[in-house]
Amino acid sequence: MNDHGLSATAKVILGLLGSRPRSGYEIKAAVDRSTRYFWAASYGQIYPELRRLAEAGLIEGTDAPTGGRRRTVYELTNAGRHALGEWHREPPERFDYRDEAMLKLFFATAVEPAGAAGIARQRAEMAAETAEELRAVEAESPGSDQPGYAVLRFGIDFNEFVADWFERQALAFEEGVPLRKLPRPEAAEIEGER
Amino acid sequence: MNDHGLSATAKVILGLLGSRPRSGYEIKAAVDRSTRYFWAASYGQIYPELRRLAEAGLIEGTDAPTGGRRRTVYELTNAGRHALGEWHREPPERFDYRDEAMLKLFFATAVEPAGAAGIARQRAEMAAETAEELRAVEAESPGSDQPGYAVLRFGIDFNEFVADWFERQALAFEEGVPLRKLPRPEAAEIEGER
DNA sequence: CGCGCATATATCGCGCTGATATATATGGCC
DNA sequence: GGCCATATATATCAGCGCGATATATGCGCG
Repeated sequence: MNDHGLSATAKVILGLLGSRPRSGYEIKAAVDRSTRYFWAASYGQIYPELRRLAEAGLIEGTDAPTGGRRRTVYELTNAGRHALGEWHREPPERFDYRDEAMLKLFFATAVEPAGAAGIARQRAEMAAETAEELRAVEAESPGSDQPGYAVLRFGIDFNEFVADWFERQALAFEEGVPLRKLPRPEAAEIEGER
Repeated sequence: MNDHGLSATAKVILGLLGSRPRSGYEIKAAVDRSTRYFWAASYGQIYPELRRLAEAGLIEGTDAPTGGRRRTVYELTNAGRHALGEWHREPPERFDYRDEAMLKLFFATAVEPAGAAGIARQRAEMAAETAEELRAVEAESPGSDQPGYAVLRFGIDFNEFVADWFERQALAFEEGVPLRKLPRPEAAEIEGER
């Protein structure tokens, strides 16, 4: 395995410090403003990870108090910039997808067949709302084609895809698929996958 | 918060026991064969969770050894079937999405602008392969329209969408977006989101 | 002056993953 | 009969991640 030893949180920290020095608080704020939808991070991970990265020599912290409030600003060391470049060049991509609506749909036949359409429609509405929010964000941002903008565009396109897919699925359920006559879920478990 | 107190693992366990009694091992096998792509579970959660659910009275375990090997088969109690129904009727849906390729894309301008197209293309190929695998699974399964099959269909459609999106993005990067002239990532952080 | 909000750091419990360990059972092969 | 691979079955552990909470101070506003 190509183990560079970077945790998920470490990756987003190094990436953000790649453009400029930041405090832990600023990192969290930047994540919430930008990568949140596809790469989240919490204080509970950020602060311990900053300490670990500093100990490993990938970043360096400088005291930069604001009046009487203590504050540490971190920046990349040369080793850190190198590690960031290494990671960026590596091929294998982590990818996680977890969707509760899908799980409910999967169990619908055994639990409450009549509920399937409602579940699908609810999920469609949620996705449509998220797409709407992101479109509003896009409208007030300096539209361009750089990668930083592309990820916002993906959020919109993806949520529209999901909304459309579940809406069509809801219609299919409503238009009389004879659920009672179909095999129960265990028969539908995906076969193969040696 | 509508807290029914069910962990992610508890949901898939109750759902699977909804169709028939199973051992911990069988639950894990069923997950790997079916819900894995949108709702995973590991032994490290399944066995402790089975104990917790039994203690809470939602499931009941029966010793069912095979020869000299001990084995416990669990089934839903009435309370468990009720809890499953409750959960299934609840509206708020958990949804997580984490994509490392997207993170790399987001940092591409600051780290290695020339790599953006390659990252996008690699992700497109990965998604295309996954879609291919799922299509193979579909081909040998008893195609129908019940919810259990719908989730397999989603896997295919979703991965095709992703492959298409990243492929188009790769082309856009290649066809001369002047990356060096565009604002650096921090300027591209998504604004708004009070 | 007091209030609310932003800045800043820290901590805790719990859930979850992935790997590893330990057995026994089964079936095929020579 | 002996051997090996694979399947069945359960358990455990370190480390990462998440959400919530606690505790300050700084700053602007009325």
